Amino acid sequence: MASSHQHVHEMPDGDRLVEAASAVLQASGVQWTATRAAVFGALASFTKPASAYDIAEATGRSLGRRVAANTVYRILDLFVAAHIATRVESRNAYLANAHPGCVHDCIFLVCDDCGATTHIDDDRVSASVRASAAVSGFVAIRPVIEVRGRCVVCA
Amino acid sequence: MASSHQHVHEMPDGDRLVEAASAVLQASGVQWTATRAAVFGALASFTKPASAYDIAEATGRSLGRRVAANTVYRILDLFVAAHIATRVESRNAYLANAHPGCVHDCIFLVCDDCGATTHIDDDRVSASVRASAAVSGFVAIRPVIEVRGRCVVCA
DNA sequence: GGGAATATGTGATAATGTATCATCACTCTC
DNA sequence: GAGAGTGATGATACATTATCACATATTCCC
Repeated sequence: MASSHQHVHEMPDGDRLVEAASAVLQASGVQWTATRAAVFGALASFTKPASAYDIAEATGRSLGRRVAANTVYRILDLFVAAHIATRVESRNAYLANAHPGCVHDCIFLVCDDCGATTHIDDDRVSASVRASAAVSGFVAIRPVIEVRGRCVVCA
Repeated sequence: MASSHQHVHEMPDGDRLVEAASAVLQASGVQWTATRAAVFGALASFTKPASAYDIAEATGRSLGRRVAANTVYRILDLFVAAHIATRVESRNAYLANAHPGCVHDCIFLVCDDCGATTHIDDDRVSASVRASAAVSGFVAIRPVIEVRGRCVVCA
């Protein structure tokens, strides 16, 4: 059973989370600017994967000025590269990483009914995916593992 | 090692493939029309995942008339539902299933360099993904397992 | 302060995906 | 064979997602 390999993270919330994200992003050699903070705040305010345009709108509201989509995309790319956010490929949407600084191959469980998306880490599973790729001589850089289905509530 | 669980399919090629796809689609209760045949042909003619618009253009060329994007989307949806094609989520693109009739949770190895995408089936890996989801009470319907990285050639 | 690097704004545009309604082809029934 | 019903496609508009080019602003560091 895989459960014994899943692990629990302490979940920094609110300011803690922002502080952690800020630190991680700066550690990657880029600035933690007001715009970026606002984008991260907007991103973190969503409970479900948010599209770049949703994030742009929310960020715009919080800053009191228009924030263009391309700005958001640029910033999200940074966030994803720094592992403080993740892109949910099968939804064209983004999620804040609830435990920045802790790098895993993410596994997302995406409910097709309500859209709720939970994030699990199971290093054994992701390792097996990487291993399976390696068999073909493929160099795995970023496994995308997302499970579409029904969450506990909607099932 | 996972390799022992991967398995090989016989690869129908050309007419064989089309014939098999036709049979599978009709078995799912819908018609195998000229347009659908042309879309499948166009799809199968690509060696890499093709966008719906690429497919629309190729289909249009082969039929000598314009084929609208929404038509292609409709047909691709049928194909995906019937498992004769698959959508590569992280690329917004489609691939013909080289062995229709054989249903698996697909694993795609997508080269970020050349775009070549290979398809492997490793039921043990996909089962572990499903099992890991089940631990959270999640009902897995469609696992999306795609590995981004470098193929053998580009590595 | 000033130059270099970084960050953001503006606007346009491309690429992807969906909705709606009309039309056509086929079948079934009477 | 006329009309009703169904499935397939066309046409068009529209919505969403993503990128590009270029100008301006900000920050860093000397």
